Amino acid sequence: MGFAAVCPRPRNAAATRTAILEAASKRFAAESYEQVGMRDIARDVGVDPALISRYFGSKEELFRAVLDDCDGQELMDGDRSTFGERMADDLVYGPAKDEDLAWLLIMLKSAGSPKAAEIVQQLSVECFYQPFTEWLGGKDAPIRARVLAGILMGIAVGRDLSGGMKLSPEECERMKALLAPMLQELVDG
Amino acid sequence: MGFAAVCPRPRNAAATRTAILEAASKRFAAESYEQVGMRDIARDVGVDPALISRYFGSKEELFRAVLDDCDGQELMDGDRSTFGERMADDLVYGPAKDEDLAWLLIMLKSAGSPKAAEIVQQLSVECFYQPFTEWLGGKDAPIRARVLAGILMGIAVGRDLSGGMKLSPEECERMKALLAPMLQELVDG
DNA sequence: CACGGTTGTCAACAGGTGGTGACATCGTCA
DNA sequence: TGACGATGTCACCACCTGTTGACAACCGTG
Repeated sequence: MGFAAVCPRPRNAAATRTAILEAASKRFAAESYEQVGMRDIARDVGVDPALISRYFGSKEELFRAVLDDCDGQELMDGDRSTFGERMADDLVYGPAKDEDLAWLLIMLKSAGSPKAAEIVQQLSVECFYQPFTEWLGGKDAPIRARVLAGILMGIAVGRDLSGGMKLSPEECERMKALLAPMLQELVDG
Repeated sequence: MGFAAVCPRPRNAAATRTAILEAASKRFAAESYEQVGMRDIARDVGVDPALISRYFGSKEELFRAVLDDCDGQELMDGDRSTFGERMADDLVYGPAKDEDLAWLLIMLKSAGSPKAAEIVQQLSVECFYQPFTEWLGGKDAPIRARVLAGILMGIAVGRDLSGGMKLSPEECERMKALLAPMLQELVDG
């Protein structure tokens, strides 16, 4: 981002590749698949759009690479018994803390794009749902995983959309208090 | 939808207008704002794309008109005490029953589109959240409304996306059994 | 019938998209 | 140094999008 203006980017293919992946990940987590343009990502990295096509072949393959790259591991890091608390905090006080939710946000924002949705369908199970389900364990784990993922996505999107209905700090705490036990109960089974 | 091939559509401005609104509503509920093209809607109605621009001025204004047209009333129809059951059923066995969720789905699918999101932010409060909050009533109604709307959206999008993880009929019932009391509890407060 | 307004169609445009091949520039190794 | 592969840039293409103005068909009214 303006980096290219300072110095012409060291000729390092691997670094550039991961920089592209990182920028793309952020973009795809914030906007829908079609909304994100190659030119946007290229500008973020400080590189020519053509380079992205060269490295990844096409926008679809770039998207696939992004999804391949980030598993949902962040969700499962940390203490199980505080999952509800942590996630409720992320959801209420995001989007500053949205790195944890990258996978979910990307899935979410790309729901309305046939191409992207198909790719997500292909990858989400083995890269996200399956590990998450195993991590959950216990009775009806697959169902609880789906419900949990759904709730996290839904509250996140609700936060984006209801900008006209800002919550006071006190209400934020109330919302956290409402969400945390709900999520925790789903983890505990 | 092939209708134009059969007969050249009666010259009735009002009917055509509402037909366009209806088709647009369905499209916007199924795909994201950018993904839906004027030409798609026009084809659905059996009309020339130019006519839509003529009637509504622009795609943005069409979107606004769609949102103006459909309030979230369907959610609030029916017995309060069976809300959880009803919605859980809609969510698990959709998208056949998604008419009830039109507002939510449109909000959801357009989350990744700056233009559409702005419009949603403008309209969602007075057209959706406010009436829904009043209908809910009780303690922390605004928060419960947001959480409820979020969950409904999230589970709906989860269903779209996890196509690779189909649930058995029995699992569907389990999911319903998991969701229904959760939603009902949020309604009851 | 002829006129005028309404309803709809057609062709076209400007802008933006992802993708491609030719070219420039750097680092490295003989 | 000179040459070669790797890395990145540029101009450009075909395609698609929303939108517009000129045109055609229809209907009710005089």
